[in-house]
Amino acid sequence: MVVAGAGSGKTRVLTYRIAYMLQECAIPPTKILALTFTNKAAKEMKERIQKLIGEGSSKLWMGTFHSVFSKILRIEAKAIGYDSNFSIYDTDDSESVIRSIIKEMGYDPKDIKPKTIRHKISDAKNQLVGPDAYTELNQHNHLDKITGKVYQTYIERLRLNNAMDFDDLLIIPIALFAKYPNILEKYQDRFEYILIDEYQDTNRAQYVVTKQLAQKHKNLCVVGDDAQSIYAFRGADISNILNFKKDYEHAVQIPLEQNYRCTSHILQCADSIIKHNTQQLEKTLWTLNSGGDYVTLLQNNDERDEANRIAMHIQNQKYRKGYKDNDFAILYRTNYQSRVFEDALRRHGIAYQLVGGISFYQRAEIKDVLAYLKVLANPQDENSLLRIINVPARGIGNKSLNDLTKMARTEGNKVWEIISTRLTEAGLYKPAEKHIGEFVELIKNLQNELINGMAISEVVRHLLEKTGYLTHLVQDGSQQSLNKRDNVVELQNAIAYYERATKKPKLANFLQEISLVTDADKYDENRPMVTLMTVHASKGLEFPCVFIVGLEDNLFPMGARNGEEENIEEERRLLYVAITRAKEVLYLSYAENRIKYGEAQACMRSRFLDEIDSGVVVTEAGASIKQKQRKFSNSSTSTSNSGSSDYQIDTSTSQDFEYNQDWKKPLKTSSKDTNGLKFTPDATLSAGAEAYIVGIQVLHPKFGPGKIIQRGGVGGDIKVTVFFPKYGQKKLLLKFAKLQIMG
DNA sequence: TCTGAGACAATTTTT
DNA sequence: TTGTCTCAGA
Repeated sequence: MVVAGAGSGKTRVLTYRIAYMLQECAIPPTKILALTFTNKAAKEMKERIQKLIGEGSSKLWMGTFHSVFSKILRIEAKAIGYDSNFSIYDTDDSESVIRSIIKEMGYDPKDIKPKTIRHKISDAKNQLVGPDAYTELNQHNHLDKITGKVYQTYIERLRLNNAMDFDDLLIIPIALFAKYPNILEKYQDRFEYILIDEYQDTNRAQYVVTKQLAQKHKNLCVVGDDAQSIYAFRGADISNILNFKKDYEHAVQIPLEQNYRCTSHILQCADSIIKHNTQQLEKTLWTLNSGGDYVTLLQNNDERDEANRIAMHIQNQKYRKGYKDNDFAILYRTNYQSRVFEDALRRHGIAYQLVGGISFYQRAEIKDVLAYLKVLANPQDENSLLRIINVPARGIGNKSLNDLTKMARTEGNKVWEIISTRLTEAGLYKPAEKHIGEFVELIKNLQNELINGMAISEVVRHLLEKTGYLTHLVQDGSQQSLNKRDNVVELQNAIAYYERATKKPKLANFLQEISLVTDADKYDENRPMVTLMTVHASKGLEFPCVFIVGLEDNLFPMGARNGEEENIEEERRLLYVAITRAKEVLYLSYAENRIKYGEAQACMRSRFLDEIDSGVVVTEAGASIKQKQRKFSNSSTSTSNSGSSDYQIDTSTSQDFEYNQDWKKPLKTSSKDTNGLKFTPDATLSAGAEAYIVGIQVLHPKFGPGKIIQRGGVGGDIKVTVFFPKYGQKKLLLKFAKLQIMG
């Protein structure tokens, strides 16, 4: 077990170990299995190994847990009563199956929320708790009792549909291996050497399946960092890494504690936060990198202010340090925060790439086409069948479909079996029956084309033509519908690409591949663009300059109000991950107001900010947060604090003044912009309101001399934030404050 | 079967 | 504020 701190070269350890095994130990590549959590990580590792040893690496089994085990499951499908064409259901698919089960059981999905039930079932699966055990364990709670029943039916239904959900891809192999020792042994011998990346993120199921495979040859190498465990919400069990030495008594533990990535200030900032966690392996990260810039804390009025200010800091850093756009990342806790940043960056003319959010493959139009394809590959897939049987509308209504599913349920049969072999027995409304007949014909024809070896892309073209799906999409002529059409074309491109890149293209394999990718895999570090992504998506990446935004209680940490310490610890690790993405420059930012659910809400700054070693953080005005009350000295204007490891810093640094100079320039922002960085002459004020600009020295009747460090609001509501050496930072309304300009 | 109006969540994080 | 779902009426 390699316990590798952030930035200590974790991936490098794995890749070099594999290269060493292949080249120095002459271990055949087919004997090695390397497991990661994301496709991104797998891809990166593959590329790195290829660089080290060339083509010999192509026979390695390397991929995510989910993709590797779904490959095994396709090979061994027969043994567990599945067809090798099984469908993979994503969370939406699972939820819709669960919804229909809830309805069938006579409950209202408004009371019994499919989402909640899905969560509970998924948790249970990841803990390897089956429906019987679940029911036994949860006798008392009404909702849990229902969950137990739904759980049972859900499993049966998926099996009937010849489908697996994400969790099944991990737990069905466990059952398979337990039931068939010969199959287990085959894979134990095949994968004599197992390596696992990000071991701290394994859940119970992954832990067990690893143990099964490693049991015989006992050659297992895991790499992880307990401080970076951020997937507990998905069942990741941090004790897997904490207890590794107990589980594998001969294991050697190797700590990697030197960080090669971050400056010491950034590392110190990260360390001062993670220190507050109680559950962790003892280790101290250190670095030879010198102090570097101080971490800057940005305080903002609201989220628009935050976005604008960060856009300006990006431009400023580009100017000062010669950074390029792809040297920056803006990291946030939730995807919905991306929107304001997109707006701001666009207005400032900064190119950006958005990673994550609603995945391409989750869009309704894509899921429709994919549902058609799933039905072609696996007509038993009832969820997909019902999704598209009347899309575009072809005169098959709910009544007919309800009758059909009811009939299928009572017979324990499949809808497809009924409509494809003995449709008339259902006794449906005649026009509907006719339309269903035509639909079955359509599907069968397309299936035949596939069987006869027609290219998938060609079949898809026929499918779209014959169903008229594209014309149906663009019917209303709106921009949205045109986008949708483009998305479908994009999907066709993806299929064509798959066909070109694969020796023996197979529809089921294509479907598997895409159901296990996410948009996060699309991130390209070489595109000259600022990166916008969630903190989760940023794991494993690094950027010279990082902005961590929305550091407010109830946002980051999220769920702070419950005060559940365990959750808070995970949030803290999450922030730790975010901070350690930064190589040279780090900004932490929060807003005092934020629009949530379309309503402005006052926010408290994140409790984590108070945990940071105040010696490494400065406010935007350049003041150490430790010395807010300290005497404000504006005499020093020359030195930069780069390279200094001294905590006692000048309160007015060149860093700060340069920003402010920048702000004096009028901005090319839209008139909707109310953050006040644009100067509006105002009649109700004494002449010269526009003279009160950021960076200027002023005199207040009570607080004495100070410096304007921020300006906001318009018209009669112009507010300025002034830093007074004796009283600290004050927010003042310009029209009341009686500020005199000094000098 | 289709449409539009109104109701009503939703914002964690991902394979 | 946004998107999704449901229901009534055409």
